[in-house]
Amino acid sequence: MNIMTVIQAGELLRDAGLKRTPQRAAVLDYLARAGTHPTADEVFAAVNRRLPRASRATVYNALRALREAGLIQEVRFDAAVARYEVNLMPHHHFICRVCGGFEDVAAADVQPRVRLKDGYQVEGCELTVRGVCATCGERGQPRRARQRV
Amino acid sequence: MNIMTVIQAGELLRDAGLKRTPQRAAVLDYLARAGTHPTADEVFAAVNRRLPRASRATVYNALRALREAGLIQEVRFDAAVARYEVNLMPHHHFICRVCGGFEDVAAADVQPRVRLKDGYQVEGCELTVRGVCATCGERGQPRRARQRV
DNA sequence: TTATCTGCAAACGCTTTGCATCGGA
DNA sequence: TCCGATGCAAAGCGTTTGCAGATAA
Repeated sequence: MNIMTVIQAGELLRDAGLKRTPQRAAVLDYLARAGTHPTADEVFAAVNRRLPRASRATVYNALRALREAGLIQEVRFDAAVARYEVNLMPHHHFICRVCGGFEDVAAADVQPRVRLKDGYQVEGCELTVRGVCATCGERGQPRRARQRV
Repeated sequence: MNIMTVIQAGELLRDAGLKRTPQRAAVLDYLARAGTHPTADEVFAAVNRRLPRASRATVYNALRALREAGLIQEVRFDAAVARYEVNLMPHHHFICRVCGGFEDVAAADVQPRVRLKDGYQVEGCELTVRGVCATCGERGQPRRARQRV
């Protein structure tokens, strides 16, 4: 899913027991269209463009509410800053050692077989794959580090 | 490895091109003995117990130097706070949904098969397994959340 | 001897919170 | 109407940095 209509956003919010405010809808809509892993500040910038009176605190509050409702996911990769993405199909992440860029990896492309001690129940797993992306592999060193998305 | 002698710590530091200071040795020694995933603050508390004049800044500096030297590893799991562990055998992590505790999972118990797009080189991967640990599974709900280690 | 590290304090960046007001249901 | 969300500002927390003095090599 790459497009989330305003109506869909409203339904998702209502189903999650959250009020449908323009700010929350804007956050959800932006994340759904982004296709990247925006930071809270990037979400704020986008939301603020559409709703100039929207504040950082509101965006942070909205991100938390959406996360707790299970509508979006928080990823941290290496850094302290949180990044967000809508909950679509289960997937994993690839981080390029050279340019630092992030990419999604479809869960279908990964088959982790996990054996834990007796009594441990596995409910899911997240894989972070590290390596070098095709672009960086071609030219050896990137002219400049790719923007982390 | 669960024991790191002061001599070993000194060798590791020297091999990494770092000066062997009592503070750094204390950080390394504590992490090697810990068997958990201490936060910077927990490392500071432990180091400060042995070296009462050691400061937080020094511990943070030491943790960064050791990380950049590849002697220790930083893990973040979900949270903003960084946690540290010595670089031993490659391994993954298990996080209990109920008590929030972390545990190591030997890499041998995981066989991730990753297929990426052409040109992508995989250098390694970190798996975070989520579920319920044996203790929490037995008693349904924990009396109190286990300390995250 | 000298580059490096320590310790202190202050700054920094990201995130949360208190509170009065506003607005969706 | 009324509970919950917004917006502002200020605080909180983990971490980094500047700098003078100390120290390992």
